[in-house]
Amino acid sequence: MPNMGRKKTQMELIETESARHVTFSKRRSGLFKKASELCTMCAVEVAIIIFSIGGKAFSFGHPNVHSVFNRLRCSENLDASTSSNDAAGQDPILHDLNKTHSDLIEDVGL
Amino acid sequence: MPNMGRKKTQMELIETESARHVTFSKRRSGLFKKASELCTMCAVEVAIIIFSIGGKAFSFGHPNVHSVFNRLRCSENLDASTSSNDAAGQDPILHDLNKTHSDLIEDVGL
DNA sequence: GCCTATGTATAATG
DNA sequence: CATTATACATAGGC
Repeated sequence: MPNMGRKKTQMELIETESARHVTFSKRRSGLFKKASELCTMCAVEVAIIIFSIGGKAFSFGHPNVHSVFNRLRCSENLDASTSSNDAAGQDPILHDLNKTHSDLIEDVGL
Repeated sequence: MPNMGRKKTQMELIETESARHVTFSKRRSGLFKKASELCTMCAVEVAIIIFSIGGKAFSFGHPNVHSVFNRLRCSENLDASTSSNDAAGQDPILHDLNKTHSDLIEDVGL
């Protein structure tokens, strides 16, 4: 059928909650994949933490999140930063990190 | 003239140092861009830390790296409120989780 | 760094 | 969640 494929997406907040959640899931996987590729190709250490609107925490780390963040605290040599607004405050649960694994495992098909 | 464009890249460590550095720079920007798009479209908080081989730290954060990092530590403390005053780098669950995560990625060959 | 051909990520569908 | 068309990222070359 016609009208499939990707349309140009407006770079702004996705209002519809369901659509936003779908996009979040897809792009989060994509981001983690890109990060893992960067680790493999360039032998670097990477840590990514994402807090969703609902306050759930998703993480990616190579070799692991803590070692990278601890290393940052020691050197404290920040380079870039991007900011804007937003600052909701909910307390995420550690167990939600398991969801990150489940997603990865499913995507990978293991 | 001919032979331009992108060839399919093997997903492995780039041996040539100069080439690896170029790829690192390009992909790092791409990763940060993806992250900022994710923040804009889905209103989430993201923190990324990258340590290059040379030990230099690159970071991306929305609203900033430290707030996201602290939020993670806060959630960990809430989850493991047994004892200890320094949960960072000591939480067995998160550590094990990310170890598994890394192993999974390596097994897959990403 | 900029440019262009080509591979990849992904918005809409099914 | 699988597909597919298409926007986007990016390897190789200047």
